[in-house]
Amino acid sequence: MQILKDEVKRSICTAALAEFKQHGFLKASMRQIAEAAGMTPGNIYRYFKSKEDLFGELLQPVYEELTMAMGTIKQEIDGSLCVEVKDHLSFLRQIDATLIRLFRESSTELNILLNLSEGSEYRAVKGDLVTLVNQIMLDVYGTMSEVPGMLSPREQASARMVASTIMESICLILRENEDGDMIKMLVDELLFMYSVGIGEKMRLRHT
Amino acid sequence: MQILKDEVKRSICTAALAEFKQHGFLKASMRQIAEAAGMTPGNIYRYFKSKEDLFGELLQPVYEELTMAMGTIKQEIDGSLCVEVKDHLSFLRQIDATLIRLFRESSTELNILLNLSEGSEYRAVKGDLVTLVNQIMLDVYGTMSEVPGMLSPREQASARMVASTIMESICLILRENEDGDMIKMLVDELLFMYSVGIGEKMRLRHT
Amino acid sequence: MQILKDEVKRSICTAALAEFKQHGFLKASMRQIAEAAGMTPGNIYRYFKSKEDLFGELLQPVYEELTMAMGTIKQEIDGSLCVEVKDHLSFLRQIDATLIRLFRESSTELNILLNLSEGSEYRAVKGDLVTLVNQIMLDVYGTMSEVPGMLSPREQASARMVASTIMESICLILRENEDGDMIKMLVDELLFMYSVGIGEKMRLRHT
Amino acid sequence: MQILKDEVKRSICTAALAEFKQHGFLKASMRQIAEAAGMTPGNIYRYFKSKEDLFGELLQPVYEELTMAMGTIKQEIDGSLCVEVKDHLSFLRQIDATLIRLFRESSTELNILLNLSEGSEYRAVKGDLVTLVNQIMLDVYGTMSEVPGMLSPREQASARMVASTIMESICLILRENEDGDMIKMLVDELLFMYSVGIGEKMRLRHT
DNA sequence: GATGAATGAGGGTTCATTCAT
DNA sequence: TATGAATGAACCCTCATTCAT
Repeated sequence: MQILKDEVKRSICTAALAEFKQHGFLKASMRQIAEAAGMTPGNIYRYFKSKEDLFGELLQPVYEELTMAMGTIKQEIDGSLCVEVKDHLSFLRQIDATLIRLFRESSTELNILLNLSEGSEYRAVKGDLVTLVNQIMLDVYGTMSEVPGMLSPREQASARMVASTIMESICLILRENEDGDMIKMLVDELLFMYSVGIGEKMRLRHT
Repeated sequence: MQILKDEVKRSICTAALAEFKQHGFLKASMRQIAEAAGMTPGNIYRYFKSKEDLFGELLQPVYEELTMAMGTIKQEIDGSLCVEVKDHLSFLRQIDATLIRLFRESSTELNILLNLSEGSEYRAVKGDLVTLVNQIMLDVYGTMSEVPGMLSPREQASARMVASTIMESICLILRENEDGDMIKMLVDELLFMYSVGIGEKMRLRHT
Repeated sequence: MQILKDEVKRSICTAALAEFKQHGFLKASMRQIAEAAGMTPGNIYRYFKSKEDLFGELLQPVYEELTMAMGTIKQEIDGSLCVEVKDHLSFLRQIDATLIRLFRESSTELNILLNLSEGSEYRAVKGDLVTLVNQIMLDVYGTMSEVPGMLSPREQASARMVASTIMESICLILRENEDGDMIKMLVDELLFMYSVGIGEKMRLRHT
Repeated sequence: MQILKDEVKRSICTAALAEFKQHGFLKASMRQIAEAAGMTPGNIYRYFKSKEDLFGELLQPVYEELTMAMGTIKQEIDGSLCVEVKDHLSFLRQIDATLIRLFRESSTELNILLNLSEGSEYRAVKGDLVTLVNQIMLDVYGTMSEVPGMLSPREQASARMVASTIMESICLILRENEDGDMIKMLVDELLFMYSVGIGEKMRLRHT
C-alpha cells in the first residue's frame, strides 16, 4: 500500500478531467475513468460519492473563482453611477481577463464548466455569466438611449443578444483552442470587433 | 376510441419534438415520447422505424432546404471572381436570410437540427455551416490582407473564429427567441456589428 | 363485402404457407402474412385463433394423411410374422411412396411439416417417422442377427442410426428440391444405396 | 460471496452452452442464460461483449480446428490427379475422422456449430462441409461416369444429394449420440453403407 | 367482416452504483 | 485500501395478440 490516498485521488481526478473533457458530464463513463486511473470503478466511490460529486470536486475551485470574480464585477457595476461607454468596455475586459486568467490556470476545468456541464448542477454557469454581461449591456444601452434609463423591449432584447453572443463566442473560443496566447488573441479580437462595431452602430444611430 | 392515424402520428411528432428539444437526440427517451403522446413505446414503431427515423422525419424538410440553400450560396461563392467586401456581406446575408426563413417555418426543428442533433446523422450540420461561413471569411481576409491570398496562421485562426462565432451566435439567437421578427432584427444587428467591426478593424490595421 | 369468407381464408392460407416456408414457424411473422394476404394482422384472428392454429390448419391434412399411412404400415409390420428382407424394403418403399405422393399433392406443406415446424406442436413429426422406420430396421436387424430377435445395444444403435439418417436424408431431399420427378429419382437412388449397401454389409458380416 | 472470475465465466459458458444447445443461437435468451448461471443479464456483459461474442468464444476453437482440417483436405483433393475411388473414400474418412475427433473433444460445441448456428456468423459451416464433400463426390461420379469428366444434370444432382445426405447424416449422428466410441462406430457404418452401396450401384449400371 | 391502433411481454444491451471480500 | 462481481433500472426495439371502431 505505498500509494497514498491523495495520490490516488489525484489520479482519479486526472482521469476524470480527461474523460469529462472528451465526452461531457452526461456521456462520461465511470468505468472509463476508473480504467484510465488504473483502478476499478468501485474504488472511485471511496473517494467520491457519485459522478456528480466527482464532477463537482473538479470544477468547484474554478467555479468559485469565477463566481467570486463575477460578484466583484457585479458590485462595481451596481456601485458606479453615470458610467461611460469605455467603462462598460472595461467591465467587459474584466470579465474577459478573468476568464482568460482562469483559463491559463485551469483550461480544461473552465472548458468543461462552460461547455460540457450539461446534465450536472453546473449546467447554468454559462447562463449566469450571460446574465452578468447582460447587466453591463443594459447599462451601455441605457446610457446611449435617447431616453436614458428607459429601454424599449427591442433594445432590451438587443442587449440580451449581445450579452449572450459574446459569452457564447468566448466559450467557443475556449472550446476550440488549446493555446493560451492564441485564446487571448482571439478573445481580444472578438471584443474589439464587438466594441468598434457597437460604437459605430451607436454613433450612426445618433446622427 | 379510434383515433385517426394522422392524428396519432402528429401527436407522436409533437411529443418527440418536445422531447428532442429538451434532451437532444441522444438523451431523448422513446418511453418518454410515448408517454407524452399517450401510448406505449411499441406503438411508436408502427409509425416510425426507429429513433433515428423519427428524428429524421422531423428534421428532413428543414435539413433539405438548408442544404439546398447552402449549395446555392457555395456555388455563387466559387463562381464569383474578384469579390468585394460588400459581396461577402451579401453572402452572409443570404445565409442569414435562409436561416431566418427556415426558422419562421420551423423554429423548433431548426433549433434541434443545429443545436441538439449530436449522436444522429445530422450531427455535422452546424459544422458544415461554419465551414461555409469560414470560406467566405477567408475570402474577406484574403482580399484585405497585405499580401492578398496569403494568410498568416493567425489570420486563418481569426477568420475561423469569426466564422464560428457568427454561426454560433445566430444559432443562439434562434435558440433563445420565439418571435420571427425579433429574430430577424437581432440577427441583422449581429451582422451589422460584426461587419462594421471588421471594417473598422481592417481600416485601422492599414493606416 | 363482395369477398367471401372462404376466399379470404384461402388468401390467408396462401400467404401463410409462403411465409412459413420461407422462415419456419418460429420466425414467421403474422404481420408479413397479413400484408401478403392484403389485410391487417387483426383480421387473421377472425379466421384463426393463433399462429399455432393457423399453422395447424395448414398442415393438418398432410399430417393426418401421413399419420394414417404410417399407422397402416405400422399395423402391417406388427401383423406380419417371419418377414424377409425384401419385405422390409417394401415397407421402406411404402413410406417412401407415401412421402412422395404427399409431396406431389402438397409439396410445401410436407416440407414445412418435416423441416420447418420447430417451435410448433408438429415439431415431433419427423421423430415419429424415424421411430416407425426404426421399428422396421429393428426387424431387419433382428432377422439378420446371429441370435434372431436379440439385438445387442450396438445393433440397436445401428438400426436407430439407419432409420434416422434415411428419414433425415429424405427430408433433406424434399427441402432442397422443387421438382417432383427429381425428388422421386433422388429418393429412389438414396434408398437404393442404402439397401444395396445394407445388403452387402449384412452379407459380408456373415461370411 | 466473492466468486472467482474464471469460475463465473465458466458458469456462464456452461449455461450458455445449454441454452444454445436447446434453442439455437437465434432463440437463445441472454436473460435465460443469466438466470441459469445465477446472475443478472448485465453481468454477462462484463465477460462477453455481446451474444455473438459469447457464442463465438464457445465455438471458436472448434471452428478453427474444423476449418484448418477442411483446408488441408481441400488442398489434398485439389493436388491429387487421377484419383481412384478408394482415394475418394479416404478423403471422406479424413473428414469423418476430423469430425469425430472434434466431437470427442467438444461434442456440444460441434453440435451447435453444425446444427444450431443459424443467425450467427457460423451459419454457413455445415454448408461449407457439404460443398467440400460435394467436390469429392463430383470426382467420384466423374471417374465412374461413362464419359469421364462430363456429368449429366441428373448425375450432378445425385452427387449433390449424396454429399448433402452424408453430411446431414453425420451431423445427425453427432446430434443424437453422446458416446464417442458409439459415434465412431455409427459413422463408420454409415460410410460403409454409402460406399458399398455406391460401388454396387455403379457396377450394376455398367453391366 | 374488417380495421389498425394499441398493448405487454419479451428481446439484447448499457451503466452508475453497491458491497462482500 | 481496493477489488470487481453483481445489481437494477434504464435504454431501443420487436411482435403476437387484442379490441374499439
